[in-house]
Amino acid sequence: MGFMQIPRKVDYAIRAAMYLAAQDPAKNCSTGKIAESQGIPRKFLEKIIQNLTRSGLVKSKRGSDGGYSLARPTHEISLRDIIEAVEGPISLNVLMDERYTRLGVWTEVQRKLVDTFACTTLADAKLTLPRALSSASLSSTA
Amino acid sequence: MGFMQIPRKVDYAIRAAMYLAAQDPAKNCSTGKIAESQGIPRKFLEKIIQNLTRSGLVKSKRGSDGGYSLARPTHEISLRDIIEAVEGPISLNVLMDERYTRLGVWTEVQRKLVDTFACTTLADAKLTLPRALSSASLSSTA
DNA sequence: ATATATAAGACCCAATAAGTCTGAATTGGT
DNA sequence: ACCAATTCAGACTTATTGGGTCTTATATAT
Repeated sequence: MGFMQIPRKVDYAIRAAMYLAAQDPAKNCSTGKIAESQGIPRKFLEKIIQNLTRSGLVKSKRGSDGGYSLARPTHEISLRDIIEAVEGPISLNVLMDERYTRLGVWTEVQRKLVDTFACTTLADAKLTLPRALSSASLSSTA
Repeated sequence: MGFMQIPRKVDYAIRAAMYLAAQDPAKNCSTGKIAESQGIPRKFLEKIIQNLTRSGLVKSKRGSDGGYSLARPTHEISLRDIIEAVEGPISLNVLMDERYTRLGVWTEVQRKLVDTFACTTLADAKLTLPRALSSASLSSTA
């Protein structure tokens, strides 16, 4: 069961980014806040979000009142950016063995995939961030 | 490393199907033959190909001179059929938890994926089956 | 009968995904 | 100067699953 399952990592990364996108860009959000809001294991999120900062998608600030914020306007951050930040280049190759040439379909599908992800940014309306589980909604800014 | 890796299972299944597509439809091919030709572990292929028969994509015949053959003309067997036969419904949902609604993008991407696979049949030219590794080519029929 | 197939299911193993722990280094507030 | 809140870094652990084997039963052509 589960052809082409999306790794949690990817899902978490996108949720985190979307959370940030919904905040005041000037504000620093801690992993604690984000994790709680989205129901993501905190320490794990820490790791994941580091990938985003290393790739220059989000800015980080240390110390008290530190946290994360988007490094660019929402329409300039695509899902592709995020995915590749945490998973490396998108490539659904069946490597198996160099002796096998890859089937044409795979590359075609891959192209479509990458296209779709590249064309979808954090600003896109279809990206609706569901609030997590039980607890009350306490997002500060709009 | 490895976002959206194609499971070997799927690759094997497609190769096997393509192999059958290249044979005389009346002929029964044993897992041994197919496996050898495509460099697939035999017992594993057995399992995989069973999924294809259960889904009615290939016919099986037991006993001496038994084996497998396509149950339908090549243009009536899509990659989607094959993939879903071995992996279940194509859905890149992040289930995680029912409490999370799925992101719009995922469903969009998924639609494109399924479309592509559904539109590609074994008869399609872009599906060229590379012969396996070392040994000589001994495919009987054209 | 016997050799050759498929059918079915329990089982194993190694790789990877998912997540934790510990201990730094930074920074703002007092 | 100190403390609390944070990111940063990397080793470490655990759970899941992909990939594959083993065994035994069943069918069938010769």
